[in-house]
Amino acid sequence: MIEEKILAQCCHAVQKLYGHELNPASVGLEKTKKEITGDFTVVVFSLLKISRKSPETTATEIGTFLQQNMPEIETFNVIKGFLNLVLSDHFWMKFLVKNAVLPDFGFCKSRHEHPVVLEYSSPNTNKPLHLGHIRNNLLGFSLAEILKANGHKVVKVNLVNDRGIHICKSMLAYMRWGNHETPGSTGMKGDHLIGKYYVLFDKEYKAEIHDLIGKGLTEEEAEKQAPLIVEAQEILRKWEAKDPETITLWKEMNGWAYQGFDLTYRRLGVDFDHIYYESETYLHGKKLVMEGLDSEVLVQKEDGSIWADLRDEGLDEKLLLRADGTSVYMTQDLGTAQLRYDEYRPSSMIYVVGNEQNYHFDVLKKVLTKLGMEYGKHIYHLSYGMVELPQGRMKSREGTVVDADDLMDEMLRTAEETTRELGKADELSDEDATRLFNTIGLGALKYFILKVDPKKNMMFDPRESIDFNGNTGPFIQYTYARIQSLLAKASSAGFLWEDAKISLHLPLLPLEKETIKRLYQFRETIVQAGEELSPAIIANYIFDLAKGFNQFYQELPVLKEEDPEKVVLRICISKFTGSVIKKSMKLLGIEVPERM
RNA sequence: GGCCCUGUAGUUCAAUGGAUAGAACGGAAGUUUCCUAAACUUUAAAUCCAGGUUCGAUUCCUGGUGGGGCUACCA
Repeated sequence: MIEEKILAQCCHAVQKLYGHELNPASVGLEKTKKEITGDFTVVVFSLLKISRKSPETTATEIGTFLQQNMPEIETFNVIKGFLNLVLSDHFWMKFLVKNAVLPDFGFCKSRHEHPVVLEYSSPNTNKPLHLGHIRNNLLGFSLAEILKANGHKVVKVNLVNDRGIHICKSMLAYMRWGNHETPGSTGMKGDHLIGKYYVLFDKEYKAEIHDLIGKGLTEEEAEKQAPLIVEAQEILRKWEAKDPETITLWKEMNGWAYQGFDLTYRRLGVDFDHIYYESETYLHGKKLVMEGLDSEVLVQKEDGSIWADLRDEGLDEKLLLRADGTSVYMTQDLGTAQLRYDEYRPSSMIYVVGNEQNYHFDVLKKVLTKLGMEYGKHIYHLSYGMVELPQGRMKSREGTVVDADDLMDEMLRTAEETTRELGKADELSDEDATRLFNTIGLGALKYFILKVDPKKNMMFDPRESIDFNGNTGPFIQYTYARIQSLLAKASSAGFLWEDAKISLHLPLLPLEKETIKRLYQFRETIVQAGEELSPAIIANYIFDLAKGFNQFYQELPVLKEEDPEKVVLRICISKFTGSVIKKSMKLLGIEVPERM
């Protein structure tokens, strides 16, 4: 990379000019701002103590040295303490010609022995997926792609929360009021059917609480004593005791949920290498807890419940096993962490989980470490922000949840409407048209969600999300489709750029050079996105690339250019841009259409 | 109450401690005998407040203030 070379030469310059050994990391090197002439900028303020000269003189001296010692540097200019370096067109041409044809340009060869275990999605089986899960799934899938592009092996895992009190609530409501209906008998998607009973449980439970409070109980007492919740807890105990009837119903209802989830996952385009079921893993956690108790790392209270005391580490006491011996969330997360460690010996484990669980993961890491598990230190919680609606936070009980399936339907419908309005579907077969609507609708949704920094809460305004202009997925898809159309025309006009010889000494116009520079940045963008675990960095990059290309395309003729060498050059830039757009969109899990 | 996150144009988002704080949408005004106008061009518009560290702070630190989350024998 040229950046490293510049840094090294800067150190060299400082050594030669001022007799001081400099660490390359301490040199400020950045991309030159748009309005200023130059490709890279060295900020010399921090070197003034060493040079004991003015910023201008220091920058000029270093610039002169670099120009003399690096053939890639054509010229430079100095503004205050900013040394702006201009690389030669020859350098950019060499980059272009060498990399445009590399199929895996920007990607890193596999270079890590141990995989990264990446958990995402992790639904509960008591209700269908909603907008929050969509953010989770898109982030998880995209991160896996980004990590792979950085040379990691990735094991995508899903931990299905298929047991616990929440499932028992749906089961109880179904037993009471279900009349043996099934997805088949109602035509409802399985996960939605189960969700219906979860909502029903909550409604009836609320009513019971209300009654009890009317009879003089406090709210807290009422919440604990309401017959429905007591019965749901009884079902949980029966389940843990493997009561056959309970297990049968549980299996049936979970089966419905899985069928529903599979459809949603497939539509969303996400997948997993390994699915863990909490029902199969929670006992491992129990075992770990018992071992921790034996070694006196954990404590047992009089009622028999088992706790981790983390007060020395600034946290609280945390329950790990209830008095009745049943497991809690933390118990099973301890168990699955251990399972994953045993199975994959990962270099790290990443959990894509909402930021409301920050505390949970603090505790998880600390408890594992307390139990003597070194890998606890290599657990990384990718804590993403909430998705809010214009009306405020989504609340399942208040019916303000945006359902994942409904949302995708809506996006597809809008994609179809808009595409037909523009007359773009006229020449397509039904099959191609449907595929296109799907590509555009999902592209819009995915891009809208992934372009936001994962850590931040985001606002989801349905009206804005279905916009196809500006910084959107379809804008980028459109840019790609135009490039493909251009290339098709080029090849039918007989321009086979692969065979053509471009002179490496061709002078570049600003728009040509800017586009090549953006392509050059693809590699470092992937690295940065991998380090920060942020698909948003990729998204911002593609937008910048596409936007810049549209300008290039608007201002400069490609096929109609008179100079045949320039035609080949511009086709080459176009083809390269198309391939980088496609690859970056792939990193986000977004498809691009060949025409639209 | 305690702990954590957060506050940038009207709105949604950007900006490894660096130059005149960038985009998009929305607003205003333009560009089709020309490779796809789902495009392009021009234009108005913002760093919550007060201190501190620094040659330099949207960025780091402290206090205040607004918003969100966690603080369950739910997950």
